[in-house]
Amino acid sequence: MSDAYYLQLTEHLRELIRDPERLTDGRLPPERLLAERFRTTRMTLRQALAQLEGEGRIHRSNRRGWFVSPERLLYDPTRDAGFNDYVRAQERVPRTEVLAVETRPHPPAAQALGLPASHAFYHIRRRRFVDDRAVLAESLWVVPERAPGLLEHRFDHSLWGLLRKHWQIELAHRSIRMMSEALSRQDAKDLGVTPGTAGLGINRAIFDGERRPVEYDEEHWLHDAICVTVDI
Amino acid sequence: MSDAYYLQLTEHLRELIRDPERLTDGRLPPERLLAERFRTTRMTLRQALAQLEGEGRIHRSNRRGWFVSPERLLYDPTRDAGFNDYVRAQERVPRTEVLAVETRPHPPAAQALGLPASHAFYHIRRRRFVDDRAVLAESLWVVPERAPGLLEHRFDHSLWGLLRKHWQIELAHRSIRMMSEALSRQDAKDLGVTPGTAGLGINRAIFDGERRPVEYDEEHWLHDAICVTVDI
DNA sequence: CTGGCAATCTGGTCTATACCAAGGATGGTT
DNA sequence: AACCATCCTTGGTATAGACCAGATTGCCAG
Repeated sequence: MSDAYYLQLTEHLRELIRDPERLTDGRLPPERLLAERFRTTRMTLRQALAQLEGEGRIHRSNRRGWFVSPERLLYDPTRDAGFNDYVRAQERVPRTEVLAVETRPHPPAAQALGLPASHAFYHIRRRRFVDDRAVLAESLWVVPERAPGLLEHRFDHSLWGLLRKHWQIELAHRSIRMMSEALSRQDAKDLGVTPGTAGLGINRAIFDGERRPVEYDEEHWLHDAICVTVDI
Repeated sequence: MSDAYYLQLTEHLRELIRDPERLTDGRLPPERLLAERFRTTRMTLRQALAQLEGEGRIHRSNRRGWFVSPERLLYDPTRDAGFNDYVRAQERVPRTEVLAVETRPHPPAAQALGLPASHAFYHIRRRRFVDDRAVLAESLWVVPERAPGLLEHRFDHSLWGLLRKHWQIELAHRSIRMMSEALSRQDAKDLGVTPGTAGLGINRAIFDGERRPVEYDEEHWLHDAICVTVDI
């Protein structure tokens, strides 16, 4: 069934990837070298690489090179387990960087929570790592009335843990949406990947036991970094 | 901020797309024509198209052309509403084609349901349309002991409806997984798209009230066709 | 009127090459 | 030891052109 050459290339590359000994730090050889080795042009080779990227087998770090993608992290967005906890539970190493903390309106959050568009929120933006790979850019918008003084705290741990502990907030109702996307300029930059890289967007609107709005958040994951799970 | 040219192209194309009057049947002009119009090469133009494809704004039907993508269908995989019902509830037109019905073992289903790998299942494969666009290729594997004689029925309506009605099966526990993927050769062919097109895979293992395995299924959606929702 | 073949349209694949721009390493300076 | 300018490596973008292969259309023959 004489295939397109780039599809044959993916097979060769798959072999290369399977064999951790043939790679250093899970890093693939440079495109030019691979193209030469397989007697083709960089363009054709890149088509093969793009295919494997779509399958989630390899990924690239902007202008640094191609790397073998690790196992996907299992992630259940319906639970309120903290990032650090569920990453560690899977024997991976979590890390969080807080990129910004501010107070300002955010119409999309307001709309999702049923508040007027001009309503101000505590906004926290973070970048999260698994085994030192930046895989998630997230923004949270918390309704200030629910957690006055929130911004005095540190945000490198679970925000929901904070809300529960200091303000006794019970996260009752959640409305979750997930869809494939192309990472925005900003998210791509924060994650160190090419703009337009495939991603998975997850956003949640969260209400307390009395149906009062508590928080809205948006997560932008590298598409190959997670496998979403839900158990009911 | 002088951008890459293909990114400027995406802006022009976005304009083109916004304006339904400039397109016939939501169909974009041929690549060669667009390339000429924007004074660039087909390769560069295709990069812009690929970007918009990743954003879910346009899609292509294998060797037929590029089309503007419709609104995403909202889909809650935790509910057992039938496809026809929730599609119609969103004022869209559903259609289902049964591609295959057979009895045979399927190790992945067996594993997900905790059965021996050699266990035989009723296997049903369908293709589902929204507004005449094939958006979903799905396979279901039903445990025969739960629904003897199932294959005598028709499968263009809700399978879960059938199970409830004829065998009084209550779908109690579900284990759901979702991840981005590249569509397989077979799925791509069934959906009339290029192999390797970005997709969203959803699979479920379902048990009855007594924790007995009932069914395992795999759904392969075009990535731009749905927005997954979950409310808790 | 209908079935089938052929031309044509459209995207799909591939070659060969050039230059750009960000990341990282190097080595010298302070 | 910290810092910074520079160079090199690597992917990112772009051109120009050629041929392949499935989908569609339309014509022609039966």
